[in-house]
Amino acid sequence: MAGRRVYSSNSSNSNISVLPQSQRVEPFDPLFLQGSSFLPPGTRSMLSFEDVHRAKRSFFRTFDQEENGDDDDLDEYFHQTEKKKRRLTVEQVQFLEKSFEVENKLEPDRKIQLAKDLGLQPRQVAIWFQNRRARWKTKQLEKDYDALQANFNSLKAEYDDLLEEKDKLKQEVLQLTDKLATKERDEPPQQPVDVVVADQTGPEVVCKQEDMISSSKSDMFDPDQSDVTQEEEDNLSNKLLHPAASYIFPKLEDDDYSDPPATSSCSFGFHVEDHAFWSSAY
DNA sequence: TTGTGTTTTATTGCCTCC
DNA sequence: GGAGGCAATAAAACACAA
Repeated sequence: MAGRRVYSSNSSNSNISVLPQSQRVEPFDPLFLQGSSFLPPGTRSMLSFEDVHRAKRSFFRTFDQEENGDDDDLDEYFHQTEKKKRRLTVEQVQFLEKSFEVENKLEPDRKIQLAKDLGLQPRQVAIWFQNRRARWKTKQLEKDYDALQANFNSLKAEYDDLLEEKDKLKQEVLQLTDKLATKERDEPPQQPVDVVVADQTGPEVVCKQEDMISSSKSDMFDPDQSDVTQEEEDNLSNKLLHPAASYIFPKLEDDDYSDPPATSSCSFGFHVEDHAFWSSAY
């Protein structure tokens, strides 16, 4: 991007305040009265029909109704004119900027007053405000975009942290499950032990371990009649002895989160709300 | 000096509102 | 139907590097 342009305060079209009213260039003078020559030296040698047409339309839109003069005079003007853009002076722009800060819309009275104060055509003032509003809108959009971007980045960071935490917890659960399984295998309980599961807010839930086992095992496990090997039996026992692990984290391995079995005879300390949370969270 | 990118001023066409 | 607003665009003015 090129550096920001600096207006020249002594530019040729500086016709406000700096000069007394009598010496100021009339708004249309630079446009239409460039000396007596038809086309000043160093300018375009030809004006297309479209140029004239456009300039004419512009001219009519420029003047307020009461400012419009004789059409023949206008034609004369336009046969002698050249379209030339005039930059506003620093003073004019500052004045307009201040006015814009006060109110970015332009009522007719204000437009006329500003035009008078600045030695511009009302139409020029209107155009300046229009363009200024467009610039303001663009800047505003950029600001909004930046704000949204920042918001997104923050949420993304938060999300990433949660993912990381989830992975850690997942690993922890797997380790604990493994440890428990090993322990159970090495030291099988002499007598059935009640497993007490409780959380901080709800009543404790007591599950007989035999219940936990029997519900899954009863219809398939008969030591006398079984033809499964010892190894298979151990694996089966490990799985069946700790249904909690697979219930609480149903399918963590494949990240396919589903509801825990609501109909289980043992809820493992989860309240109804917990189930609801579970369902909604995934 | 010239080519190029940016900014500003102005035009055009369409839309809305009164 | 005219005035005024806006989006898109043209074109002049300008800055700056090569």
